[in-house]
Amino acid sequence: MLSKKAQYAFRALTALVEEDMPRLQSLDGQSPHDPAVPVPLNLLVQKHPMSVKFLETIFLELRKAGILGSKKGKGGGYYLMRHPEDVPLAQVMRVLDGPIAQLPCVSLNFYEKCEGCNEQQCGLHRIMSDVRDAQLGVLENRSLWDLARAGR
Amino acid sequence: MLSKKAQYAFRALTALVEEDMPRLQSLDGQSPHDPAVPVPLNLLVQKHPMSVKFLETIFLELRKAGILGSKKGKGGGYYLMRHPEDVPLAQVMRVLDGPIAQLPCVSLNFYEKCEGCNEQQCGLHRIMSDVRDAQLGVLENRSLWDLARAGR
DNA sequence: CTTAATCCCACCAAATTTGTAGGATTCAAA
DNA sequence: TTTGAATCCTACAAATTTGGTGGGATTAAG
Repeated sequence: MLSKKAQYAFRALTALVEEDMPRLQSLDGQSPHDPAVPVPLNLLVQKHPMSVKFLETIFLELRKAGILGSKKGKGGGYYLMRHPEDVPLAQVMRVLDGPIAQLPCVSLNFYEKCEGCNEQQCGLHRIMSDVRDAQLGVLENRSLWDLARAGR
Repeated sequence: MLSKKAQYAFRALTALVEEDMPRLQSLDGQSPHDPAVPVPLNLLVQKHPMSVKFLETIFLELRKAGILGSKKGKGGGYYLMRHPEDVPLAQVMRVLDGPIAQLPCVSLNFYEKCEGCNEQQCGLHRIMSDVRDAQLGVLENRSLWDLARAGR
C-alpha cells in the first residue's frame, strides 16, 4: 500500500501542478519561458487539508531528490524542477516509499540479494519479477501531468 | 512489499507442494484419488529454515481461510485443500497481507471509500486502479503449482 | 500411556509510520 | 533596518504494524 506520505505528496503535487497550469499550457517546448512560480505550502494545504508541518518534511525529501525546487523567504515556496509530464509517478514513490517491487531481490533500484534462494530457479523470484514489470508498466508511464489532468 | 509472513508462507507452501508431487502428477482429474497426505511443519522447516512457531501461526491463518486442511495428533500435519493449480498467489497474499491494491479505495476485496476524493474524477484513483489490474493480471494467474514447478 | 502433532491465545520487542516541536535561516518589502 | 513570511533542519514522540515467543490445551496413533 501507498504510505500516507506518498498519498499526501500526490495530492499536494496535483494542487501544485494545477496552480501552475496557465503557464504550463503556454509552453511550446521551444522558446524560453517564464520560470515556475514558487507556491507556498499553506496555499497547497488549503486545497487538501493536511498537516503543513508533515507536508514540509515530505516536500523537503522531494527537493533533495531533485524533483522539487524551492525558494526561501517571503514570496517563496516550492516548484517543480521539470515539466510535470516528465515526472513519472514511479519516481515520486521511490523517493518517499522506497522500492516498488514486492521483494528486494526483484527491485531494480533497491536490489538486495536474498540469501538462501537461487534466483535462477526460484519460482517466487520469477513471478514477482513479472509483477514488478506489470506495475512499472503503469507507474513509469503515468506522470504528474496525467495525475492533475484527470479531473477535467 | 511482501511481508515476511507471506514470504515464509510461499517457501513453505512450495515445499508442501513438492512433498506431494508424486501423487499430484498421477491425477487425471477424472477418477477418484488418494487424499492428500498431511505434512508436519517440522518437515517443511527442514527444507527452508524458519521458526516453526511462526510458521504455525501462518498456516493456521491459511487453514482458517480454507486454503489448507490439517490433521491433528501423531501422523498429522497440513495439506492443501485444492489442487495447487487452483490456488492463485493472489489468494494467499490477501489472507496474510490483506489488500493487494495500493489504496483502499481501489481494492476489490478490501474496499474502503476514501473521504475527500471524488473517485470519478480523482487522478490517483484512476491510475492506481490501472496498477491494481496490472498486478492482478499476474497474481490471479499464477498458482502454487507454477511456484513449485519453476525450479525444475 | 507416551509421543507427536495441531490449536489457541496472550503477550512482547523491534521496527516503521505518522507525525510534532522548536528553532535557524533566508528573503522581500515596508 | 525591522518585520513577517516562508523554507530548512534535526530531534523526538506517539501510534501502529511487524515479527515473532511462550505456555499450555487438544487430538490422535501406536
